[in-house]
Amino acid sequence: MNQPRPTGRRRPRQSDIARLAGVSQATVSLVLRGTPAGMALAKRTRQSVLDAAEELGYVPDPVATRLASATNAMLGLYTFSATFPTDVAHSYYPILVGVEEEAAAQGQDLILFTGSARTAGRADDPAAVRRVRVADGCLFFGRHVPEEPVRRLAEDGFPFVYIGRRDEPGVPYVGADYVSASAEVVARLAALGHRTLRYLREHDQAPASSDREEGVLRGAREAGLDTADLVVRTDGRDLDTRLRDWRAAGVTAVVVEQTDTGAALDGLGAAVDAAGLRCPEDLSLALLGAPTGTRGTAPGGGADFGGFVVPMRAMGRDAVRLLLRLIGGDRSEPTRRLLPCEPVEGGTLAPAPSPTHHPRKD
Amino acid sequence: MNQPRPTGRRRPRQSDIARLAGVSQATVSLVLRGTPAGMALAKRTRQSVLDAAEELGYVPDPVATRLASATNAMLGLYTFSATFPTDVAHSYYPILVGVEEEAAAQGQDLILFTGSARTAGRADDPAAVRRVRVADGCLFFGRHVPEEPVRRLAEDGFPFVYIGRRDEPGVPYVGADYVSASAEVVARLAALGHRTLRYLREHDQAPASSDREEGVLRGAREAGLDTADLVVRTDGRDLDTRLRDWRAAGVTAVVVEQTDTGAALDGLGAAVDAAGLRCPEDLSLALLGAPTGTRGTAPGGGADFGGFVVPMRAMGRDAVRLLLRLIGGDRSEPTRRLLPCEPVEGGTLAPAPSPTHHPRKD
DNA sequence: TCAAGGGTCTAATACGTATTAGCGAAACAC
DNA sequence: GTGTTTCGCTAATACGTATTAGACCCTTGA
Repeated sequence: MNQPRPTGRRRPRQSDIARLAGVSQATVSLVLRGTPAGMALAKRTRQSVLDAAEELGYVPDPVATRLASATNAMLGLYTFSATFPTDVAHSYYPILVGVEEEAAAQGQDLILFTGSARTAGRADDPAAVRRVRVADGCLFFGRHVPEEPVRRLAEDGFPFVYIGRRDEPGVPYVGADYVSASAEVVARLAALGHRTLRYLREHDQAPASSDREEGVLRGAREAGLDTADLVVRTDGRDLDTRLRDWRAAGVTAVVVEQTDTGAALDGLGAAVDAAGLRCPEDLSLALLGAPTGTRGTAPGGGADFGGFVVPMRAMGRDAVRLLLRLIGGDRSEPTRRLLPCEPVEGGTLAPAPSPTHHPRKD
Repeated sequence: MNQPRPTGRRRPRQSDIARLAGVSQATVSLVLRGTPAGMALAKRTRQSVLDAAEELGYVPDPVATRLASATNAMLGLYTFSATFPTDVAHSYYPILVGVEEEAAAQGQDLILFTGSARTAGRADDPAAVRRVRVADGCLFFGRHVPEEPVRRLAEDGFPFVYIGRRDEPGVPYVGADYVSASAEVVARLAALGHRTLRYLREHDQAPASSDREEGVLRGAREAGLDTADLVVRTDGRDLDTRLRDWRAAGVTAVVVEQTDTGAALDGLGAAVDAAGLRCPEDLSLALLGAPTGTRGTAPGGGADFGGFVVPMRAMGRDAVRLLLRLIGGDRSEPTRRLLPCEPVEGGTLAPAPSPTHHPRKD
């Protein structure tokens, strides 16, 4: 399968340099790597090797370098996002921007493992995941991460960092503090006079969803709100009738999580439109965790969503820094970090309409 | 530098399978690769190899595969953009989206060579460019591409494709038809009654700039407009006084190119604001080549820029397809392609104000 | 003169897979 | 029974670099 080079001249390797400089390949390697052993060589030898390398335009082959078990200054980024790569612009790119910025700043190239995932048919195919070994280390991102293949990587000592909090003990991650941020949003709604809320989350069990739910519940309890029917699971397609019931029950605000599919949010928007409700006059809407810069607008109007914003870019940057620490063998704590989310004012948050105000029970 | 595996169990290789199945490593390779030679082996042998591989959870090492076979299902993307990676969101990401989509669809992973560029200090460092060889082929993108290192790649038969038209004969590219699109914009302005225009381009010699200028000139000639002082070179910081002069000379519309720095456009916006001019009432503005989805708005108001839009995403996709053709050894023509740009209506284009109408001279 | 010690460098090997030439055995033809 | 072909597999090598044990030479000291 070794294709012949059409135009003859093969790219130079260390043995070419060795021949030109009259030394051995091993010497070339020592000199070029600049190791202590290499520096100990005679000045003349060093120089002639460097000259020869320069003359031939030598550049080390990263693949061979990597095979010989050094590092190759490449970081991987593997995404498990459900909708990826179709809805590629959403939720993935803010992360990518941060990752890329920091990687570039640190002199690391970036491998996007999007093709492997596709080839295997499923992104969680163990074989596909194993492919990340080309890189020195890898970032994982996505709500649903297959544990088995990643666990095997961990067993082999392969460095990786999750972007997003993980429940598995010991795995390094850089996440966002959804709990605090979600609680804060509910507190804000309560301060605006909302006493009866609903929180919409999707069906899956991703930590990002659980954390938001936890935060919403905590915020509700701390504000003395009723938490009985607070949490609602939805796939986004069943909201029309529900929304009507909620209104009848005195609900004045709905909190919804932002996911990679956006199912809950889209469904809610459609339901609000269908019901002919205006936001925020009839109903306040809060969005938990839009990616920075993509806040989106509320149904039926140009109002920006209030809620909080996930510091995707910062997470990307931090994750790269942590990964490089791990690659460098630095196992000192902490290897887990939660970044604060930024609260966002928005036109979708307004004081609760007084007519439907329900007095607190306790 | 061989790091010991912390938890003992080394990941299985072909030789492990070979031992378990009682065959040679070569046989394992043949069977697993599924080559004709591999299929020709005895059924029993094949099966025992496959069973052993399954039992051990074998996954081929992509690094070794690449070193031995010269392909690894990875495409490179190397960017020469001046502002990269600071202004990373601009002009680079629409391309990246297209590239990534198509790469994923074709089962290819993507290597972003942003770190090498940084490490070397300059993106056009020959050593940095040479690094793209890890990939099976590479896409180049950016206004200012260093010819020398790329020429060496070409000599070595390394497959690559430019995103953006190139003057060098023979090099493959996927570009945009700036000439036609620019001419069309001028024709539109002429149809709106504008007789005296200025075209702002930056100082550099990138093909993207030359093509737009050529198109503007062609459009002007075809519409019978004066081309004498039409083309203006600027770095964006000298436009305040010039703008005043142009107004005095009866200029009713300014056409400006969009570049990766946006210098000309930004400068024009500032000058228009400083002069207290309103767009499009006092002056029409046309923008040649905003990236899709990032049309931007005119100075002093919310009006969208009229002009044309560069099909960045489509270019990215096409470039990947072409690159894969080249990697596959398909040297049949064509290896150069120009995609049409989409004309864009916009609030910045309006009929020329009649009071300052200057009759044609000829 | 011999041993010891340092300074330079190289031979050998490892990394994990792909590929090719060809070996031994069996089947076939005469 | 001797050539010839085919079949099924393996030994050997290549890919390009990193690493280590130690070879070789030159000093130095006894």
